[in-house]
This record gives sequence, structure tokens and C-alpha cells, in this order.
Amino acid sequence: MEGSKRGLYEIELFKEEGFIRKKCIKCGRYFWTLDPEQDVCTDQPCGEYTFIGHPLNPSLSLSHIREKFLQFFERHGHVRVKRYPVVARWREDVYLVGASIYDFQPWVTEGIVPPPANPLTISQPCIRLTDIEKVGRTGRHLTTFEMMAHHAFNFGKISTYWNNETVRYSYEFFTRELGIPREEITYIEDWWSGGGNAGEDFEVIIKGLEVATLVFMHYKVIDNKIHPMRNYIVDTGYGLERIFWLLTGAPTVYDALFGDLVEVLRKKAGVEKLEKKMLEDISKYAGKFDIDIPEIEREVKTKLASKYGYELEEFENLLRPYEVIYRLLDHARALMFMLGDGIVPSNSGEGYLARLVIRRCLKDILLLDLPFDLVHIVDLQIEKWRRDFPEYLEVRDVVAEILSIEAEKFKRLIERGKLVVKRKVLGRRGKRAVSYDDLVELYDSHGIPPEIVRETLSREGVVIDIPEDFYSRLAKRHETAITVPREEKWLENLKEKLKELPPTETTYYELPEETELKAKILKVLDGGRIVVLDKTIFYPEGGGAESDRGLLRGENFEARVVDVKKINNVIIHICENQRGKPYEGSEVTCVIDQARRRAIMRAHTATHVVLGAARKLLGKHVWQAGAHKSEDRGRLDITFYRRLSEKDILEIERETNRVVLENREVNIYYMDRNKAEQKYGFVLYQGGVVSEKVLRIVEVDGWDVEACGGLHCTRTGEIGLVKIVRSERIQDGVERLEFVVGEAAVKYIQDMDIKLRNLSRILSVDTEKLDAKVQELVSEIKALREKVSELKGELVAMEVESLVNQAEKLGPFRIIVKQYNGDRYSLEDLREIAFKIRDQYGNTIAFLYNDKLPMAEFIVALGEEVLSSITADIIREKLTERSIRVVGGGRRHFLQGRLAPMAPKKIVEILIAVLRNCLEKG
RNA sequence: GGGCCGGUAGCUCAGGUGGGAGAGCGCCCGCCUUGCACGCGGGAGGUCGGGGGUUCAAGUCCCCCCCGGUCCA
Repeated sequence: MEGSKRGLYEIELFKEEGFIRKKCIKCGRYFWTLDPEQDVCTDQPCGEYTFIGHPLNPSLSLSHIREKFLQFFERHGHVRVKRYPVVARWREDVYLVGASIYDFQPWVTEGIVPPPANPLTISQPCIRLTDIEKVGRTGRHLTTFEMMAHHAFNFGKISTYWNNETVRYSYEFFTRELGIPREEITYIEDWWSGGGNAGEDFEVIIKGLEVATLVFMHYKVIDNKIHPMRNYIVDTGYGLERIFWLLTGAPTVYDALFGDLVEVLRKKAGVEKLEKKMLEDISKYAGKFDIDIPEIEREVKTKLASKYGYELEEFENLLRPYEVIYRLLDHARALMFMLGDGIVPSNSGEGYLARLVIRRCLKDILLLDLPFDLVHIVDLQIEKWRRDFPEYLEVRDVVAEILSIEAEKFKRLIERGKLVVKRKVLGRRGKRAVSYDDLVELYDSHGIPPEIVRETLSREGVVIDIPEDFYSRLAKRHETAITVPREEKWLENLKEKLKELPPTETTYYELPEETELKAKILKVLDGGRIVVLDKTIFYPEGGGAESDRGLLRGENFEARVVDVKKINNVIIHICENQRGKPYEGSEVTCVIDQARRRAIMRAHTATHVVLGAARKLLGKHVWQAGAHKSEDRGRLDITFYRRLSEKDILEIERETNRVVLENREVNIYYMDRNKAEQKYGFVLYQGGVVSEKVLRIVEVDGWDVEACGGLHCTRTGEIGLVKIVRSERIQDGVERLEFVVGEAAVKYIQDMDIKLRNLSRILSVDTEKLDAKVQELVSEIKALREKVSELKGELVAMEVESLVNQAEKLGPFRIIVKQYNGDRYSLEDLREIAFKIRDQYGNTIAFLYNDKLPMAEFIVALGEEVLSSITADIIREKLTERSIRVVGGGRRHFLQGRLAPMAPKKIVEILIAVLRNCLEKG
């Protein structure tokens, strides 16, 4: 292993050109250079940026460099491939494309799907949010960059090329195409891993800047362990923006990339222009800044501040708007790609990543109180890149609308946040400090960044500190909370048992109208519950569609098939209600429930039509986020950036039914994956990830095209009526549409109709006037309720009067005891009466009860003047003393609960006795 | 998908340890004022998100569900 590893770093070109292998005295890595004096690898932080202020080739534009690169590799036998979207819709393990190789993982790298060309070259826009904190501050970090690459795929053996050619290409490209002096190039031996693969690599460093990585990928990474792979894949990445920066010699990559826009924003914000020399000075060191070691940054800034005659704080205040402008421009470009490629901001999924970027921008603008509008900045970027990415011009209005909605949401969040801060912190008497936990709660639960908390509080005269490592501490907190999803064990076991079986032959695609098929039982598992056949007519569950149901009928054996699943390539039939036993080797007849299949087919084709309608009416931001098709209804989840209105839904419904009535053809055909992707784009994968090299395409003529394994109607007319019955927002940015189809739709409408007619019969009005009638009734009920409660109030007042008049007198006190039967007053009412007496007649004890079985419910209320002589707990005590069962409790002035049934007279006696006793004592 | 926070009057929210549903703004009526704003007095407005449980008693405690927010995958 060591030998082969070493071998990959021994490059023919190095010998020919006289490169020597050295060990970096700082980081210890080995590197190759032409300079015998060079003793550091020159990568950050070992070396320094020596290109800043010394442009190598400033005449080349970014587009020129991209074109030079792609043409260079085309000349060397590579095929140029169109860039992929930044949303990795063909993968389940990541949301965003973070490297060009992501385009080909895992299907191509695993050898399941052939590459679109081999070897190929591409310039792939990538998004990496891992270093988002550093953007704007280090001068070199970007959330979005174009990775120019050439890839060669060698399956089983080296059939294209490998390490020697790869290094030679890089050398030629940098020296001949870009004119970089050969002695400026350093190749560092390193190890790369990502996206489930790994391998040796060279990092190409020029004048202190890493401009390319050349990876020789031939390992798989499973559970952090490295396994050799049969495939040898050349995975290179050339940082387009970095190379451009290097050639311009600009102070930062941002100046190189967005120079003109930096000026536009700077002027708009009225920020003082910094001396170029000073920016260059900072940038040279900024490469060494590290968020986790804030000391380095402080030290450098202190030194530079004094060099230019500033106090540190003053210096930082000068820099901050610059950092923010850089960051905003970077993020705006990221948003152009993310939103432009169809991401809808949300509180989960890839949508959250878009929202994260948006909110960071809005936070910066807010904190520095800049006169910027994020919508405008993103628009500036779309305009700036119109030649390179003209596709974004088409969606600029939608992008603007999405951003305005997000800005509005952020505004509301901050307003709410300020209230929470004031309530939580300032509302607390005496405590005007904020703990780390407070900050965490405010951010984690309410989304209020600590900087905003500080800002809000400083206006109130409260000064707080934010721990420098706040965000990384928060990240740690979340780490421990991660729950490991466990794979279903029985499925694993089953997979193992099915391993030796041949793939099940299927007939449902070829003969979708057949309802019966003879087959042989190959395997019986789980006591006969699971049956595997050599071939089947049963369509298995998949792509959101439920499986067929039906019967398996053999000699002396019959069972109902309740579920059918496809496990790898073997189809299993899950059976119930068996008569007799299935035997391996015996013959059975498969019979499917055809009505059910038809219904599911209709629901499935309907789903495609509805999706097409939604995309047509709402725009390209509509993507299928999930779907389910069953016998009686269909369900489609779509991404969209605002709530669907009633009107939207009615229009989708109308449009869907129009397409049904047009009776369009539904064509199903197979197509080479790469060809299909090229022809239709990634809209194909609406239904989910597909792992085949040949795709089954389902095309509703002129309306919708998807890669789909489902069974479909042959014409849209067969779908019948489609009625959308429900819509809900299942998460921010995702709307769920539920609809009934065909016979189920007819039944739904009939049921509704019957309900309406029943209603109109009950209410004795025409169905047309139902709503008015109901409105009238509701108002009437409300009025009646009010009247009742008014009367009850009067009744209570009268009862109070009457009770007070009948009261027993004892010295200065009055005693009221009254038994009710529970019909007229609830305990609640009795309490109101009792409390009213207490409030109006302070010298009174009121004991009211409903005589219920097995225990009477009672309330005693004691007036204010009585309390000096007797309190509620004494009454309770005395009742208990006389072995009268009492459950309940209360306060000094009242007692509520249940007691054994008894005559009012008896209670009066007891109360008089108790009161007398207390008076004598007092 | 997981963690956290929340759902009480039209709106913004209070409601230690279970025990009589509240405030501010808005609304209606009256007073004051040439008029408006203000001010003063009075009033209307609530299935305390839904369901179950514990309890004599639940806005409050427990469980389940729904809805919203938020952070992180």
C-alpha cells in the first residue's frame, strides 16, 4: 500500500523537468518544486501571498480563462459537458453541489451509469457553506466558485489516463496557456476524501495560492474506513476565481471578481475608500486568519493599525464595511445560483441553506444600517454574469419576489425578536445581564442572532459580551443531539436471504392490460407470508405508487396478496388469509385486482398532469417534493415560495382537467440516461432519484416529461375527472395538493352533493341560499347565547337577593345554606352566587351545594368580616371531626369540593355551632 | 429528519407553587373641545389550538395530536 501510494506521487514530468521532492519545514508535508532553496510548501499558512500587487496576466478576463481551460482540454481529447445545477437533485446524500465530481457521484463513480463522456471537461459552479464565516474576512474564501475540471474514468483498468498525464496537463495549462513561470509552481503531496471516495492528490500552489487539486481517486470510504475501489478516477478541480485573482494580483479575490460592484456599493454606502496599499497589506496576512484562533487576526490587525497610524478599534471600524460589502457580493452571487436553479427558501432541506445565506446578508445590512436592498444586489450580480449565465435573466423577477418575501419575513422576525429580548432581559427586575444560555435560547429557538441582541440592548443602555466562539459552541451543542437513524433490521435480513435468487421477471410493463399470469414459486419465507416467484404480474410499491393487490392461486393453495415490494431486483409478495400452503417449485396463478390497478394508474398519470399544470401556472420553482398515489386519491407535494391561494388551486384544477379533456397521448419509452439529461434537463428527476443507466421516460405529450417507473394510462382522457380536495402547507416552501381521480372523484362529488341536499332539507332552503341561511343561524345563535348569559346574570343576582333575605342570623353574622338539585345551577354558577354574596355582604357565610350522588358538590364562601373569626379550613376541620366525609380544598375565604349528602338543616346547625365556638374563643 | 420556543380578546402580550380569566392598543357609547388629536367615564369582545388523563377543582400538571416559529442535518 505504502509503495503504491508513493508510486502515485512519482511523476514522469517531475523527472523530465527536474522537480525535486522536499519536506515542508512548517507543516511537514512533502512537495515538489524546481527551486532547490525552497523549504516551505508555500501553501497557507506556511507561505505568503506573493502575487498581491504583482499581476501575472491581468489582461485575461474570467470568461477567457474558463474558455481557455475548456478548449485546452478539448484539444487534448476531452468532451465539454454542460454544467449541472447547484442543487444536487440526483443525489440523496447532499443538497448542494460542492465539487465537479458531485455531478457524477455515486452512479458514475460506482460504475452503474457510464459517464456522459470520457474523458470530459466541465466548469461546474459549486456552493460550499462550511466556510461561510470566513467569507469577506480572509480575502480568499467564497461560498460560490466555479470548479473547472477534467475527469477521466477508468473502470477496472487504466483505459484513458492516470496520474502522469494529469500532472502534465496541469503543468502545460499553467505555463503555456496562462504564462506562469515554471519555477512558481509547487506540487504538494496530499490526501483527499469527500463524497464517499478518497485518494492521493497533488495540491498545486502558485505564489502562495492553492489554485488546483489533482485527485487520483481509487478508494471508497465506508464508515470512516478506506476500501480499495476497482475504478480509477481522475478528479481534478481548478479554482476559476482563484486563478483569475492570481493573474490580476488584486488585493482580494473579491476585488478581482466583483471590483466594479465593490465600488458601486462603497459609494452608495458612503464608505471611505481604503488605500490600495493597505488592503494589499491586510490580504497578504489574511490568508492566515482562522476563526477558531482569533488571536492571529487580532495580532495582525494591531500591527497594521499602528503601521497606518490608527487605533485598533478605529482600524477595524474602517475595515468592517469593506468586509460586509465583500460578503454581500459573494452571498448575492450564491443566491443567484441557488434561487436561480430553483431552490425555494424554507425552514428545512436545501431551502434552509438558501434562507441561511439570505438571513446573513440581511443581518449584515441591518447591523451596519447600510442603505442596501438585497434584491437589488442580487440583481446586480445577475446583470454582471449575464453573458456567462444568461439563464438567470429569465428568472430575475421570480428571484426578486422570493427575496422580497424573505426580507419581509426577516423584518418580522427581528421585530418579534426585539420584543422577546426586552421581555426576557429587560423585563426581569434587577437582572439586566444576559447569560450564554440566554443568547443560545434567543438564537436557537427564536432565530435572533446575538449581534442583534447586543444592538437592541445597547439602545437600552445594557452592554453585553458575545463569546467569540459562540457559533462553534452552539454547533457542539447540536452535535450531541444527533440521533443515528437505524436501518430496518428485518429488511437487512430479508436482503441477505434474497441474495441468491435471480431477478424476478416482470410483465406489467409489457402487458399492462393482462390480469393473470402463471408462475413458479421460487422461495417461501416467513412461514409462507412472503412468496417469491420466477416472474410476476404484480406491480411493486415504488415511486410513491402503492402496489397491486390480488390473489395467488395454486393447487390446494390460495392466498391474498396484500403488498408487493421490490428488493434490489427481486419482487416479494406479502400474503394473508391463506388456504393451504405454498410450496417451492409448485405452480401458481397470479391474479391482480384490476380495478385497483386502473385507479392507481389514473392517479399516477393525474399526478404528472397536475405537476405540469402547477409548473406552467406557477413557474419553474415548482418541483415535486414527494408524491403518493393510492386507489382512492393522489397526493402531490410541490415546492413554492408562497402559500397557494384558492385561485391558484382552482386554476391548477381547471388546467389539469383541460389537459385530461384534450386526451393527450402518454408516451412511454426508454432513453439513454445521458441523452435524456441532455435533452430534458433535470426536470426528469421530479419523481426522485433514479439509479439506472437507461431511463424509462413517461411523457404526457407536450405537457410533462419525467423519468418514472410507474404504470400509466395511455391517454390523458382515461384519467377522468380530477378534483383537488385539499391543500396544506406541510413545511415552509412546500405545498401539498390532494386530489381524487376518476370514479373516486365522481363519488366524492356525489357525496358532497348529497350532503348539500341533506343540509338544505334540514334547513328548508334552496341549496343556493344555504350559505346565507347558515350565516343567519350562526348570528342568531350568537345573539341567543348572549341573551342566555344576560338572563343568567339576572338570575344569579336575584338568587343572591333571595338567599340573603332568608339568611340565618347569628350575632353580627349571617349564615346561608342552600341545597339545590343540580338542574338549575352548575357548581360554576353556585360559585358565582357564593362569591357575589361574599363580595356584597362581608358578614356572610354562604354554603351552597348540589345534592348529587354519591357525593354532593359544594362551595362555601366566607365574607371579609367573618374571616377574623373563622376561616374555610376550620369549617373543613369541623366537618371532618363530625365524621362527615369531605374531599376538596380551597383558600382562606372559600372551600370547594364534595361531601356526603345531608340535609341543609344539619349543615346550618354545624355552622352555627362552629361559629359560636369560634366567637367564644375569640 | 432531529432539537428548542410558542399557540389566552380584533392586534401585542401578562397570567410564581393548580383555586373568582387580565393589561395595553384597537372598537362602540357618553363627557370635554369650534373641529381634530389628546384627556376623562362607561361598555362590548374569550370553545385559554384540539383531544384524552390526573384532581373536589386544570389556562396552569401528564400524554397524544394539530398549527406556527426557529436552529441544525
